[in-house]
Amino acid sequence: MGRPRGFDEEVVTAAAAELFAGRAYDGVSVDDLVQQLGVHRNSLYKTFGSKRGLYLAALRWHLDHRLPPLTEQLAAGAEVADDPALDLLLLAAVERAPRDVEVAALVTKAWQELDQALQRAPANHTDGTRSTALNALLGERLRARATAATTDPS
Amino acid sequence: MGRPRGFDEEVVTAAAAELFAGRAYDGVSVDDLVQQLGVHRNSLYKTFGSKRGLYLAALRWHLDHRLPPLTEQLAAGAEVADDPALDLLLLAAVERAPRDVEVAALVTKAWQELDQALQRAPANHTDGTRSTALNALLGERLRARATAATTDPS
DNA sequence: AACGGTCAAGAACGATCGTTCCTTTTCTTG
DNA sequence: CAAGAAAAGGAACGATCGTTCTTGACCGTT
Repeated sequence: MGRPRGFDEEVVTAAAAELFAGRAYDGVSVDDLVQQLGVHRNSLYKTFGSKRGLYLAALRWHLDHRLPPLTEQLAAGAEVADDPALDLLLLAAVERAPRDVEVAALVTKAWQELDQALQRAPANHTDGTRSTALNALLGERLRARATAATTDPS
Repeated sequence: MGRPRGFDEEVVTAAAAELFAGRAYDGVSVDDLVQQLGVHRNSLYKTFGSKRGLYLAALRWHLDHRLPPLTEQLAAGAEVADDPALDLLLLAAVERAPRDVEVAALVTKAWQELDQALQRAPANHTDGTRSTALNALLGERLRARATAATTDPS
């Protein structure tokens, strides 16, 4: 069946997720992806179809593999505002969701899961119907990210 | 002293702020700005120096003119999550501040003001040292924006 | 060992990016 | 009413964007 591919699709997807978590979608070029992921253009387009396809795959992977452990921490009452695991979701929500229906759907689904995890958190049992706990968490991470990342080399 | 300029600098700055509130910085091209603001390229570059200069001017204008009325509403205990007045600040915080020190400084200043306004809000007098009220507000607007703007023609 | 299909390597595509230059028009000023 | 300065108009710059094409190397199959 021809030559086998020389890269692990999941590893590449995870690396792409990390890149997209650092800068905005338009701020990550295909050249950046090719260089950082170590995968040739052709292979990226053959595997993911387009830059958007790779982005969606990365977002889905992130939601499937990075969010579950986070929800566990949240349900256990841990503090996670320093964890950059929410960054890709933040960027997706703010700058992609308004322009991409699929991204919006994924973001909404992620929030439902995070919300449920926070409902189970010990500190928030008294919370009402509104998910203010998640809102506060998102805001907290938003501020941490904006103020801290000014000088870091990502 | 030559021909007077045919546009109001403040009007243009406000319009630019609205554009940058809708899409990410890299998603707004100079062509978009020229077309939407009705000002010629040369005039934009003469007045603001660069695209980033116009962005910074727009952000500053937004912080000076759109945020004060918002802080008043907040201090009065009003609900403002449906108000898109926070959108430019959200985008600036998430995608520009990590890459631009001046943006980060402006965003930090804006948060200080919003925070103080919320400390004065009647519903949040019991709040502790942490500014969870502002965090919750930011998260709330974040979610509202992501879920609502999927089909709107901005 | 020869085939056939997949991958890797890299050049190249048109389009668009932010920015600059040149020319023409319009206004203020003496 | 000239003279000069600044704005408008628009083409053009090199660089980079996402995407595709062409060529040759590789490997599983018969």
